[in-house]
Order: sequence, then C-alpha cells, then structure tokens
Amino acid sequence: MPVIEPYLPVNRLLLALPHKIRQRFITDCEAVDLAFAEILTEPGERIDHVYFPTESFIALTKPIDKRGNLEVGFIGDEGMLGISLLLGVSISPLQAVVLGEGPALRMDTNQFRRKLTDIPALQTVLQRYLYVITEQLAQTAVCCRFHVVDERLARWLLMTHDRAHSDTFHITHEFLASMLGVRRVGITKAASALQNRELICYSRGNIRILDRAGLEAAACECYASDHAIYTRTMEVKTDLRPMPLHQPPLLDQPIGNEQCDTAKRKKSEQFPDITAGSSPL
Amino acid sequence: MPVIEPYLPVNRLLLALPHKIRQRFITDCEAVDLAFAEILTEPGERIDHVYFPTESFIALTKPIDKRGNLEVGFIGDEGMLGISLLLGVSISPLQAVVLGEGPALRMDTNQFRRKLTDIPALQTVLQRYLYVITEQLAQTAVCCRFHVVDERLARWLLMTHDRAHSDTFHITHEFLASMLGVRRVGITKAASALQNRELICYSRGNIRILDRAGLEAAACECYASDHAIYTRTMEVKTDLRPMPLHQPPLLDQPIGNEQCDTAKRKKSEQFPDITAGSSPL
DNA sequence: CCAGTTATGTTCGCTACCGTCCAGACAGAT
DNA sequence: ATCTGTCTGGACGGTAGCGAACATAACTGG
Repeated sequence: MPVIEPYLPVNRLLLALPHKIRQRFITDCEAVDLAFAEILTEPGERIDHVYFPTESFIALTKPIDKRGNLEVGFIGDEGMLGISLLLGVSISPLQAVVLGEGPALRMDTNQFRRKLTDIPALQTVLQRYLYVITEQLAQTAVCCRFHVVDERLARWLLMTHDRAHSDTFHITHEFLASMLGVRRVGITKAASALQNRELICYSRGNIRILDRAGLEAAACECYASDHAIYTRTMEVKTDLRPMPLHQPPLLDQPIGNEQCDTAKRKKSEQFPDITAGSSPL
Repeated sequence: MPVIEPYLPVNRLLLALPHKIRQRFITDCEAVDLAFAEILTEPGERIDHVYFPTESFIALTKPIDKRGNLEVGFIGDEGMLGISLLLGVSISPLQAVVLGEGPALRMDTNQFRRKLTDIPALQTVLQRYLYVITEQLAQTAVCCRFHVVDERLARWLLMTHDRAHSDTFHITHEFLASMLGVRRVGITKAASALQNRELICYSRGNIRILDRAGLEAAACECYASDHAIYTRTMEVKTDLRPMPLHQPPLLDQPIGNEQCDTAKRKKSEQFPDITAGSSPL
C-alpha cells in the first residue's frame, strides 16, 4: 500500500521566497523533465543551468581512478544543483546524474546570478543550504570510512525514499554499487539481508520500501545526522532581510577533466520525513 | 639537511587584499600562539573567533560514534578556520584541533563579519576558498573509501609538510591513527613501510621527510587533486571588485553536541609546494 | 639508575570486502 | 517458442584492516 503524501510539486528551497517573488522566479524558470541516468554536469565543466528538482532527484558523484564512482550528495526537492554559483564559481566540482526521473525547474546561469543579486532571501536560504551540503560531505566521508555496506545501503534507500515521493523506485544493484563504491555482489548481499528482514522488497530493479522505521533502525546514524542538520539549519525562522554584501566576479574558466552522532534514534518520529510538505523553511 | 624556504609569515589568503587594507586587517587581528592538540572549535558550538594560521596549522575532524575521529580537512597558511561565517552560520560544523603549534592571527567573529561587508576582495577570496574546501571534502570521502592506509598516510604527511614550514614535525602514531580513522597498528605498519623505503624517518613522534618526491609517488592521487584544485581556483588572476550582494542574518543558535584523476603525476614540479611563498593569489 | 610513562613493534584469529567467474531467472523482441 | 540482454544469486581464494593482547624500547623524573 503505497502512501503518497499530498504535496505541492514545488522545490522547497523556493518556499523561502515571498509568494510574489517566488511566483516570478518560477515563471522565469524553464520546466524540464529529467530522464533517468541523464548527466547534468561533469566535473570541471562549466555550469550552464541550475536545477531545482520538484519531483525528480539527482546524485552528486565523484569519479575516481577507473574504480568507479562514489556518490557524495543527494539533491531532491529540498535542494538545488549548481550551488557553487553562490561562491562565484561556475565550474562544477562534481558529476551530477539523474537518479529519479521527473520534472525540475531550471534556470540559465546568468539569470540565476542576477536573481541572486536581486533577491536577498534567495541568497540567504542558499547560503544555509550550502552549509548543509558541506556538512553532508563531511558526513559522507565518515560514513564511507566506518560503516558497512548494509548500513550504508539502508541510509541510501532512506535518502532516496525521502526524495522519490513514492514507496517504489527503480534502481538496479549495479547502479547502486556504483553509487556506494562497492561491488555489485556486495549490494546483492546487503539487499537480500534487508529483504529477508522484510524492510524492503525488490525484483529486477524495482524497489519498494516496506518498513521505513525498520530501515531507519538498520541504517547508520549518518541518516539521522543529515536529517538533523538540515532541519536545524534550514528551518530557523529568522528574518530573511540581509545586510549589503558583494558579489565577486565569476570564475568560469573551464578546466580539463583530469581531476581526478547521535545516539541511535529510537523512534521514527524523531525524523520527520523531509519530503512531507509539512515543514516549509 | 632541512631546507627551509624563506617566506613571509603571513596567511596567504590575506595576500589577496590590497596592501594597505591587508595591513589594517592584520593589525585588527590578535596574534596568538596555538598549542599542540588545542581544540579551537567543537561541532555544534558557536564560533567566537576566526583563525588565520601563519606558521601553525589545524586539522578539521569529525567525531564518530565512539570509534574515534576522522580528519576531513587541513588548515594552514593557505586557509582559515571559521569559513562558515561566510554563509552566515556561526555554528561550527566540525571539530578543529591544532596539529602544528605556532603563531596565528585571530579575529573576533563580529569584527570579521564587518570586515566581510567592508572588503569585497576578502569576500571574493574566501568564497573561492570555501569552494576549495568543499572539493576537498568530496575528495576525502573518495579517498577514505578507495585508498589503502599506506597511500593515505603518504598523502597526510605531504599535506602536513606543506603547512609545517619544516621537514620535521611531531606526531605520534596514536595521533595519526585517530586522524586517518584506523588503528595505531595500521599506522605503525604503514610508517615502517615508508621508512624502509627511505621516504621518511621517525622516532618517538619526530617525523622527518627525507624524500618528498618519493612520498608523492607513494601517495594516492588525492594529494595531486587537492593541489590542482587549490591552485586552479585560487590563483586565477581576476579583478577582485565585485557587484553588490547581500549578507544574511547570522544563524548562531548553539546546538547540542549530538551530531553526529589525474594520471599519476610524474614529476614533483607539477606540484609546486603551496607553502612556498612563490605563488601569491 | 631505577620506576613509571610513553611510544613503537609484533602477533593472533576474525570479518568485510575484493576480483573474478559462472549460473540461473526473468522480460521483451523476433 | 526461442533468443538475447538484463538482472540477481552464489562461490572461489585473497587481502586490508579489525580488536585485543603482549613485548620492547626510549625518554622522564625522582
């Protein structure tokens, strides 16, 4: 029984904008449909558009010496792709690949930079979002070092569930393996374990979340950490009118591609689903 | 024969400032001496001061469920501690612990925020620096996942060498183990291997770099990546007069502590020592 | 110079994951 | 109905790192 929450298909970062400005911003965006496995940015290449997923979601991955990739970040309707423009750098640091097909809003880089200048509240919310991203990167490093595949897989499934707006989604073991930086067999084994515990069921790439609370218990504490940091940082109700600062000249010289705790939470209500429309920033 | 480069003991980020402004900035700082193993910030706590190391250097670490720490970032005279203030967040995301004792410049948080508003060039250079940090976090995640202790140790020694302004420094195996997130035994083994190859020599915490080029060959490509990203991002000669933007309200509510390829480079001259005074931003 | 502390070296069995290969199972196309 | 490609499951030996314990060695302060 898939329980699909009623929600507004809008990016939640944009909910921080005053209503009229938000409407204007959205109409200035182009509505696009992202296709599964589509690559939106490559590391070292120029960013042409920023993306605000609404029902789609995106993985940020870092390629590594022929041994495959490692996912280091998730972007769903709680985030955006292209945040480095906030720092005046229009070169993508990472690869961005579409994990969940669906609609997104996108905007031309130059227009986005003008919006940043014009809309203080946008800048504020994106600065906080960037802070969250850096926290998540550090969390990912720790997770990769200390946690076993089973826990990491559970975390991954939860993060996907949060952004998929559905209890089912399509991801093969092979794909999962490249996200987590392990062998496909490792995923098969870990996924079997989760299936035996009746937390998920899957077949030929179709995954269904059966027991979300159980999955949260099976995941490492990194999931809870990420969640806590997001809500703590983004949901602070402060006035979004800032003091004047400056915007730097854009750094956009394309470069080569050569670049290379929480105590275990007891109950799921400690982690309100960030996909629920319940918590506007 | 330790070769100590002649250099100006000033933080290199500040070299991006026009001379007079830089002098004023430095006189507005407090000169402090950092002691080994001193903890400057704890995750989740308020940032009181920002630090610009000149001859000291600092590790950014993330504590993890009782299994110890993991270092996710280095701060020497090429960087600063407290960069999250640039995003309007005065809560430290990470723990900062002094690795190399020595002098640093520090400034009160509020004064620093005023400086950010007043000095466009400062904001610009720090935005780029933050971009570099995020890249390094992603690199660290990948490194932790894919590379063996020997390579990671070599990388760590190189990064320390870059910031220590000396061929010798003091770090015990125990301490190193907590930085790399491995057992002390693992460090002992890896360090013995490096010593047998006559790349380093050490005794009771005193480490001396004997063969820097050899160490670079022994390290994973992450070292080269980090280096390349730093120089690419920071050394672009652009005009540092920006367009007007805004500064957000400060987010400073303290929170609990519960939070939890480059082709292998052939020659060392591809990696000019970033500690050399040679490359002002 | 002895005793206590700190730093390093070594060993044991154990586990998670590796690289590789093969086998079955299912879905859609011909 | 067979074929073909995709997806999943299982098995092989090999290795890096774990946890725990113990053994030196060097420095430190009486």
